[in-house]
Amino acid sequence: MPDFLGLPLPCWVLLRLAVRVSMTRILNTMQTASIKQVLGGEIAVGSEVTVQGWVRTRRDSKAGFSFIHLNDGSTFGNLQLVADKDLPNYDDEIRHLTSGCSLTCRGKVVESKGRGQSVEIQAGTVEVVGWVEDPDTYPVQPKKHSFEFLRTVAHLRPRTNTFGAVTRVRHAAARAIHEFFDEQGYYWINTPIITSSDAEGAGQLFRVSTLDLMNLPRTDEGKIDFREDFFGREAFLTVSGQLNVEAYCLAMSKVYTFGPTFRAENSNTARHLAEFWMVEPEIAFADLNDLARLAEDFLKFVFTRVLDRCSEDMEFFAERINPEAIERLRKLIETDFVRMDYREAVSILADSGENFEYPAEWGLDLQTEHERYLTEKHCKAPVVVMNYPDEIKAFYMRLNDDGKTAAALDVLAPGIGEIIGGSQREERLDVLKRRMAEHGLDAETYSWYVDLRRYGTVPHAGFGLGFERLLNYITGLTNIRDVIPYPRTPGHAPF
RNA sequence: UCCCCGGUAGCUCAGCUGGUUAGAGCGGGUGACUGUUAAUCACUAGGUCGUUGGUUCGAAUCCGACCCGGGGAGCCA
Repeated sequence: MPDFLGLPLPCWVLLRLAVRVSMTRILNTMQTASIKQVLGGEIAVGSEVTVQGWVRTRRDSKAGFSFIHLNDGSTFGNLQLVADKDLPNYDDEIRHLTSGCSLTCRGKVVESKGRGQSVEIQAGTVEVVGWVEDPDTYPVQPKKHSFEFLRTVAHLRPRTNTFGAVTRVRHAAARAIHEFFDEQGYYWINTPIITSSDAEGAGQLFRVSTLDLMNLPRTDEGKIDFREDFFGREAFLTVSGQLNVEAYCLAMSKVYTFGPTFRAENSNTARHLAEFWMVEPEIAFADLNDLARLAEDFLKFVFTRVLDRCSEDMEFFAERINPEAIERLRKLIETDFVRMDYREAVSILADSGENFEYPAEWGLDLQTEHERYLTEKHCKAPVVVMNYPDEIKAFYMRLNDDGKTAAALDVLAPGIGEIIGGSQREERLDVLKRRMAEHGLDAETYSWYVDLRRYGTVPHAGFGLGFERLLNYITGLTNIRDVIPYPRTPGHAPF
């Protein structure tokens, strides 16, 4: 028996237990279920449930009932509600439901008398939560829409089959990425969005400033005085978390970043966004071969999980978007990646007898047509091209002993080309300093980065993967603007 | 940024060698019919033909400029 004078704690425990029990009972009587649960057979036939969602289609039968297909985003399929004409709001409301209306339906789970679904809901009550103001102009109609049009209604496109599926696959892929790294002992490092350094020494940056553009403070020489700015210096949105994550790598050993990245490049293509998400793992005590293995394991893990958890969505992509969508992922999972040196790749291309538009020769980067030949014709497998000419690679990539190549790699996938780019990092203080000088980088800005080579440096390596490009590969959608909720491109940032 | 293509009903498009009142399918409304499944059938409403100048008796149609969108290239993730 609890002693209410001396020991109040057991009383609290009992009270909280009692509350929890009663809450559970309330929830059980309400039985609000997701459509995924109902269609997945989690709700027993014969039991009462409440479902909520948005109408996809309505069909009436003069025999005295209407069929309503409802979707709540929880799964690809729609749940069929059967609404009888005896319902009090049948004539006034139910027969006027159109695509996009939101509703709450309480009813009984029954085995379907029709074909096409195993279970359906015999509606007991149908409460219209939100009408569509003007059904005539509601943009998301039950018909085929162009992706181009749907981009203009980005706030409504998640109500379509395609974008619902993209949303679930995007989530599943993100989750798989975190799982992969977590299971292997990596730490997720939240590198800064605002930065004062340009990670590549190239690329256009978005400026971050609170200065009054109409009245800029000036130095004596007439230049803009950034000492007056919010951070007391110039600041930008990050173009990569790599440099920052390297520091954590040289303490935590295995780390990764996964977050938004910004590029102000004026490139308007199906593969570029001004704001996109990037995955960047970094491993210590590792070389380029370790990195190649990581990239291969990583891709195979993520694809396996997505196929496993989003089978219905993937079947939809295979049916409507790209017939190869599932098969090419399966094939990639089963196939060993081919590794070859850049030098070897160039000679294969030179001897191929193919009539390439651009030449393949030492010192030039591989073109899309070259990448496709290597993966689709020559190797018929994903290819990791390694050790590129030093001149075409960034300052932080490790100079190989030959003095001519950098320890960089690209993972090329059949059907899309480059999907991952990475390198072993230059860990030698003197070499790094020399290369920074050659690239004209400000030693002071990067002094902290150089410090990492001064204090307990180790060989380390990492790669970058554009998350949306990965999603394009998974879904078969060819435009990067269709795999991110609100795409930002030059001249375009609505919503 | 460069090259190519496009902008006609809420959406997808036809019409474009200039010539009465600009069409179809889907979607919306009304009705018929059916345990229906992107149902079917009938009727019906709905358009400043991207904007703007020009050529012409006459422009959705031809020409110029501009705006917007798409594809490709470069760059990259």
